[in-house]
This record gives sequence, C-alpha cells and structure tokens, in this order.
Amino acid sequence: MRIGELAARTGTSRRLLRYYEEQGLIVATRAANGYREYDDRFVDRVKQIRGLLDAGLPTRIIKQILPCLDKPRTIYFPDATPEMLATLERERDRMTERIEFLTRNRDAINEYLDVVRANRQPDVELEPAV
DNA sequence: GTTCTTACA
DNA sequence: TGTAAGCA
Repeated sequence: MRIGELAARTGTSRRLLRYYEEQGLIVATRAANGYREYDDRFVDRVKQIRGLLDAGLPTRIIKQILPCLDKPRTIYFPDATPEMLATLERERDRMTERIEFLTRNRDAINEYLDVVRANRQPDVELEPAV
C-alpha cells in the first residue's frame, strides 16, 4: 500500500509517517515511480510506534527497541545487550514518575471539582439581580 | 488525484 | 506537525 492508505489505516498523517521514516523508525521500499510502498505489517508497526510515543518514549529509544518488537519473543534475550536493558530500566522509571505525576494532578483536579460543585449547589436556581 | 522533496511557520 | 510550492 502507499502512504495514503497507511495513514488512513493507522490514523497517522502522511507528514508524520515520513517523519518517522526520517527518524529511522520505519523503512519503506520504493516503487518505480518513487512512491513509498508498505506491506500490511506496517499497520501494526506504526500503531506500536505510536503507542510507544504516547507512552512518552523518545524516538531515539524507540528506534533501538523496535527491532526486538518485530522478532519472536524467543530471541529477545539473546538480543538484549546490557546497554539495552539499562535503557529500558531507565525508561520504565521515567514512566513510573510520569504516572505518579499524573495521578497527583488528577486527584488534585478531582478535589477542586468536588469543592466547586459543593459551592454551586445553592446557586442552582439563579435569582435575577435587582 | 496521489505522492515526492524542500522549506517555512 | 501543518501547509505550500513545483514536479512527476
């Protein structure tokens, strides 16, 4: 499929897909006319990339762990270098920090909402100002 | 009509 | 990331 279809099937813009390629996250083959060609495997591939990006991982890290996501799990271990493990542990810790940060803010917003609602009850029936 | 690259906001 | 230009 060409970039337009991949974009539609992954909910990603063509611009972004080209950017991912530029960053080395995906590699497309080229048709005779120069158009990028992608096989169906790229649909899940791109979705995985987006998931990792949403999780907050930087593209440079994703580029490193992406090869592992392709291959069967059985070769995950032989592939994992000490550097890779260290990187993943570091990213995991960052995720944990963000989760805690988000949790605190969510709770704070919840409390604020509760207070606002409680104080608004008396005003449900607005009296026209005289 | 679709894609490509390059470049600017 | 979006968008525009100028091609193929």
